[in-house]
Amino acid sequence: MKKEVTTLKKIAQLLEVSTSTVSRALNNHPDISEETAIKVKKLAKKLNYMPNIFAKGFRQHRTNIIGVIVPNILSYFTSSILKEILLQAETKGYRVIISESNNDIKKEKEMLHTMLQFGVDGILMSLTKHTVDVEPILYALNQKPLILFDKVSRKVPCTQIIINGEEAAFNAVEHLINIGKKRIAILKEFEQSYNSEKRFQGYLRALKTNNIPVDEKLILSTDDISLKKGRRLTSQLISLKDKPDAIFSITDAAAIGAIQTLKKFNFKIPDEIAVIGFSNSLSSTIVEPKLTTIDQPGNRIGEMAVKYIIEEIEEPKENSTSKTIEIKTNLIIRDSTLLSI
Amino acid sequence: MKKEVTTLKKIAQLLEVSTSTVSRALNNHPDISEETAIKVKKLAKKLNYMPNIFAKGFRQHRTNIIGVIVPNILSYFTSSILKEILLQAETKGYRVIISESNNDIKKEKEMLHTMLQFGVDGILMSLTKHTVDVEPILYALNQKPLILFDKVSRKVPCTQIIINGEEAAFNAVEHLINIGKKRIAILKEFEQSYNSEKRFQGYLRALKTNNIPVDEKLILSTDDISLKKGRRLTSQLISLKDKPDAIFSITDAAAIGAIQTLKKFNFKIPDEIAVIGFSNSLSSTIVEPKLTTIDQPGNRIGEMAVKYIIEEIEEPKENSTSKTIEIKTNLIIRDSTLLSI
DNA sequence: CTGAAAGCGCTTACAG
DNA sequence: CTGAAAGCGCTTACAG
Repeated sequence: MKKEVTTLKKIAQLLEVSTSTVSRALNNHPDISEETAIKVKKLAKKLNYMPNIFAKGFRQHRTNIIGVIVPNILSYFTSSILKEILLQAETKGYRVIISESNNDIKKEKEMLHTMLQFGVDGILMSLTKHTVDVEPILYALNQKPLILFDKVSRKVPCTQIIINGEEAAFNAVEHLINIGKKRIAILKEFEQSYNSEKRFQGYLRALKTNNIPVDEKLILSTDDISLKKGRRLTSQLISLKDKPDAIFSITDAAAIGAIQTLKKFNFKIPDEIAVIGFSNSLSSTIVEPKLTTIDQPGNRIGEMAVKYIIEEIEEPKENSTSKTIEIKTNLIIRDSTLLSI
Repeated sequence: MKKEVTTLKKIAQLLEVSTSTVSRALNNHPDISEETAIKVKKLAKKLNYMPNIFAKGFRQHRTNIIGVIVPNILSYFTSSILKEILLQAETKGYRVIISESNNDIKKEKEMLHTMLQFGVDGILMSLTKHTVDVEPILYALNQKPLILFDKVSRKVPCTQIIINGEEAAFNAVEHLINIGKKRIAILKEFEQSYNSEKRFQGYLRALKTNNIPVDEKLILSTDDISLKKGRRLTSQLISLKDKPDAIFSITDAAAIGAIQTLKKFNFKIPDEIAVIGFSNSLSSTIVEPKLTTIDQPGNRIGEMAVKYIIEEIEEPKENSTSKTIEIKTNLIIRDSTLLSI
């Protein structure tokens, strides 16, 4: 079945030169005479020569593989980041190995280990929402370039690519205030989720800036901010004596759940209760009313992640300069906050 | 930065045995005395030994990497297949390299080439919708085990994992007939898309079986069956003198577009016009009315793809036994075909 | 400008 | 049961 494979040695024999010469010719080494170089390249092409990447990687201690670990590949936002990672890595001559931790910290740790064992040149990683022990990550960082994106942790001293979550939330909540809303609820995550916390900070700052008192009863947390939880938390909110007049959810999914529940109980959206989500998912334009939300450019995140990891791979610095790159988001105003008047 | 790495040689020196012995001990070779084996393993563990996979792969002509090429990673269905591929491959000790062809046949060909060059052990592949020239695929198949899934081609003599598209479409259309529909339109793809064609066959068979005449005006094709096209084609349909009383779309996206247009022009769904989609996407439960659709179990496809590719990798057969595995789908009936009476 | 030789870390046929 | 040695395909410091 397998076809005879062309090696440097074979080319060398046919041309009656040494393998060193062939190797150098193919790698554009300056010492080689143009004549030889052309001759070698021609034959290599004719024989459909493909370097054995494993021999090469093994020899050079480089694999040209970037490892990526994400919590959940099914998320549209994650897919859009991965799409760009694949594209950028490919154009720069890197291959990408993807692993999914499924929000399981044990799996996350194992994957980190196999990535290292596998000899990837660098690692891009988005943490599970339960990751608190960063020891395994520090260990990996000690061996290879490593960058965190989207779901990050301050406890890891490495380059981090994130969105401007605090500011985005601030803008979203201020938008609600601008359309006259005063009792703004927030649906957020329960755990020490970095992203959730950032967005919550933005929420608090927007209220403060506009002299709106914080009402604890309007701050709801859950450990899994899904569509179903959005429904459930919204049921809680509308059974309050003092109902909210707006809901800011830190995910689109929960925001859509909120809309479903509000409609079920015949609340007018946005006149009685406005809703804002986060991430501009596909479904945000399909739900009715269309959801106002924050667009997070996954492609920019992917692009930056690849750019910086390759930089760190190709120019390793002694004193790790760990920067934080903030990607700008965009508030997209749709019917769920567009007053009909 | 990089930590000192443990090699076989180092373990051998510390234990004053040969590297051969260490290698054999670690690989559970039967010849090694239990005493030695234990001693070696203990030290290896203590030193956190990780075999250099590249040396190993290089030596054994095996990489334990499966290459996957998909047209578009952003599709939820594709992601769900990938999710399972990652999971299954990992549990069986394989790593996965993913590439995205972006429905570009030139890129698809390049990717196939780099996968081979990279030395993957096997390739899983879902074709672009423009792939007609299968030469590059035949070439790859000649070198490595290769399996097609979801978007396949009969022209490639290899194992193929598909859903029962013809039957699924047949059931969907028959369901429409059962609720009393007689003028059933189909939105399908223009090009020689294998999946589209299968579903169209199912549509035709259902009509025929139920003695419903085929009306060419109800058969609409497009080269990109998206939400927008769903809207546009539906506008066409409702401007017919003889309007349809049901629409079967071969994608959920176009079905949702259809619903949006029907609602805009105040058609009652499903009473006046019923709608069925295909693939049970996330949005199919968010659109109103909720969309009747066909659930394609992406996980089953992923599972089978990994199972068979590993089989072919580990037990290469001379005469390639190319089977076709059909995964059963499921019609999910929701409001878009549930008559209110 | 070119070649001979060493070596990357591992496995394995051969010998004992 | 263990070891010495060869070799996987490539690159590169060294020599000329």
